[in-house]
Amino acid sequence: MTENDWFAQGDLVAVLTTQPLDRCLDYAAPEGGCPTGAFVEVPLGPRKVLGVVWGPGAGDFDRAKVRSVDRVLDVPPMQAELREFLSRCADYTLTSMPTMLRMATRAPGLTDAPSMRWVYRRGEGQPERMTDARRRVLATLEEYGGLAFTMSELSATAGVTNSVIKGLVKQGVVVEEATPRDLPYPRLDHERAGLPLSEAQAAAAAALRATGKLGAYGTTLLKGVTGSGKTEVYLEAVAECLAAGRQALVLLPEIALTGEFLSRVERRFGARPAEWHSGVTMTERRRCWKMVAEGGAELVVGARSALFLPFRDLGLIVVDEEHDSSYKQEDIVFYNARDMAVLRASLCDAQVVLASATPSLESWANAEAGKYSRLELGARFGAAEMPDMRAIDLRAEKIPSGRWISGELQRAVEARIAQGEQSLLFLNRRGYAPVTVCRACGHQIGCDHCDARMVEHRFQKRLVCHQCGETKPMPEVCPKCEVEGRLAPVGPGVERLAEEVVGLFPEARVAVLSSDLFGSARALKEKIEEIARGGADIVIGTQLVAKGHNFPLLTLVGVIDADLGLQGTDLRAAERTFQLVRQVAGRAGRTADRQGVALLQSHQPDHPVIRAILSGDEEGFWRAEAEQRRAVGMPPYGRLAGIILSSPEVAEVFDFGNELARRDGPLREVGAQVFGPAPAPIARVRGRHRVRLLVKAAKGVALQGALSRWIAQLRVPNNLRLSVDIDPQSFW
DNA sequence: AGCACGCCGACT
DNA sequence: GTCGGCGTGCTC
Repeated sequence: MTENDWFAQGDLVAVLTTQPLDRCLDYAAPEGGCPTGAFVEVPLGPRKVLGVVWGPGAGDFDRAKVRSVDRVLDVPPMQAELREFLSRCADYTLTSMPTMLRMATRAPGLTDAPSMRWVYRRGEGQPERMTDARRRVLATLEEYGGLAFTMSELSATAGVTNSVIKGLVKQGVVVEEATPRDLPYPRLDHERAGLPLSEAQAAAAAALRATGKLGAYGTTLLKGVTGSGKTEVYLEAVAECLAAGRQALVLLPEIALTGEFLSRVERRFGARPAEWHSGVTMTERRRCWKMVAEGGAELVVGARSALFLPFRDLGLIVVDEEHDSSYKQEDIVFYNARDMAVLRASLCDAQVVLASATPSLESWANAEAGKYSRLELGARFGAAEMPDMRAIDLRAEKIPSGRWISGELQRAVEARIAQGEQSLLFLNRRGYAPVTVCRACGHQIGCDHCDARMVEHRFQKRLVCHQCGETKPMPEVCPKCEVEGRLAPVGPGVERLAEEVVGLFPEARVAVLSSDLFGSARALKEKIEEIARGGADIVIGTQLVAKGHNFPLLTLVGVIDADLGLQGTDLRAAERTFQLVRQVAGRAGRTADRQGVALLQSHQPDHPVIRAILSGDEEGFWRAEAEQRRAVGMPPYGRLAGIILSSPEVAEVFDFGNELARRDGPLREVGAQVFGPAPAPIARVRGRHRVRLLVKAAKGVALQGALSRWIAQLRVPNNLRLSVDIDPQSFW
């Protein structure tokens, strides 16, 4: 792909549109011409659609029918690097190019004319008659120097109505000006001093800074236990990147974490960076997209989709908590942002920092193989130790039915309360009880649209399907045998655990942290901050609490069911349990002067994963896990792809799946095997039946090509949906 | 994705 | 006859 060639008016150009066509269409370049990469609006049938000039036209279409590009949008052309990235990403994930382009243009109002807004600043002279309200307006304008205000900002700050300001404008005392709505983000001061670093941090920071100077591609796995100060270290890499005049991107796995991160950036660089995630307003998204393209945004903090922003000169991508499963998008488009970050960086000579306390096995293996360099932050910052970790053998404990807290854990919590310290009880299950069963007939209440069991949520007084979100009121009588009053909750959720906690520790202040109990990310963040200040004695939480929140008063973590993630046939069950429980345990004792304790309740304390967690022998765990995967040819030592079929008709999904499995010729050519079709564990979601096929191949085979040829053999029926999931995270 | 075209069953 | 169901195919 050549760098932005210019096309003169009337030249044939190939335009990639966001419409689901499987190729580019030829158009005539508009008046004034356009470069390769230009964002354009083109006529398509009766409509106008967004597109990008992808290169010279193919010329294989009746010249008389070729229409002309309507107009070139007022945004910088898409650079060759991003075009190449989209195309490589499409090939890798078997996603269509229009879908890739849609991901790269998910900014509202891109096609709108650059909009202006009115702002107000101090003009000349004094008003003819001075009033209190007028005085407040002028005082506000003067207080903030030459700063311009919008009407609503100014009226709110000065405490006056619009008419006061308009009156002053009429006299010229306040002036009204039009400015572009999308303003550059404030400059970040990379020369400001950061927080004092420990010796280990300083060494790691220096190493990262050195890689940033190279202006070349490279990936570093930055490994450090919770509390070791990874953020401060990679912010040094950001500083180096900004000093080199290039842009930086920090990906976070969860929106709830951005608030705290933004404040840290502000403390480090004196201003807040651009933000890109689903919680950002439409106006702000457009501003972010445009400023990233124009260079008016130096640093972007965002979710995985920020990877598709039109950076002008991207020099660094940080993937924080790189092991987090939310980097893997598994709907409509299937991609892993961690892997795509490495791909994009390799195309634009950028550095990647993968930061985690508990790296994914993939990243660990890449570091072992020498593809990634590795930096380790051993000790916790401020000398706080990893907690003392012990298992509580549930086989030896007699816990009454309907209760989940062992005597040992109860005594440990009591001791913390007595000392004015916090305890965290971790249970990765939302709601009150995962199952509601009829004691008369044994029926379990399920969802009408899915094959999932409905979870009782007692705060909402409803049953909720965790698959499709469907809710219904708790029935009085069994829907099957119609016997009244025999429906009973089975198993614990955090709400039920909270009930037990209140019973055991009636004097304690209890807080429950579960994503469904908060209406907004903001409410959740406030609760977290309140807890951090000591607003609770006992915190009960789902995996939400594992993700980077800081609770300084917390010295005890109790894992209610350490075995929970170990059941099932999932390849990554061990890896995920290891990561999650270690992350949660890392919440305890983050301060220098308190020794934290983590107690893991388990029915199988001798399980290799539980033992690895307790011993703290991470390297040993990774090595054993890697060996096991290598032996069975599983990732990262082999390749997998999932095919997900769904349809309202059960027979159709199975027939199609079986037909695919039968015609495995193109797969056998590359030595790949197909398994299935198998129904999903929850075989029906939102009224659609789902089955899955799994393709397994050796590392290094051209899997994508074989998959395309394989699928192309059959025509996908109308109401059947087929998705390909390369490198699936979960499979059955 | 839209939208037109066209081929069949149910009605005025 | 013709209204409207949605399967099929086209858009430069």
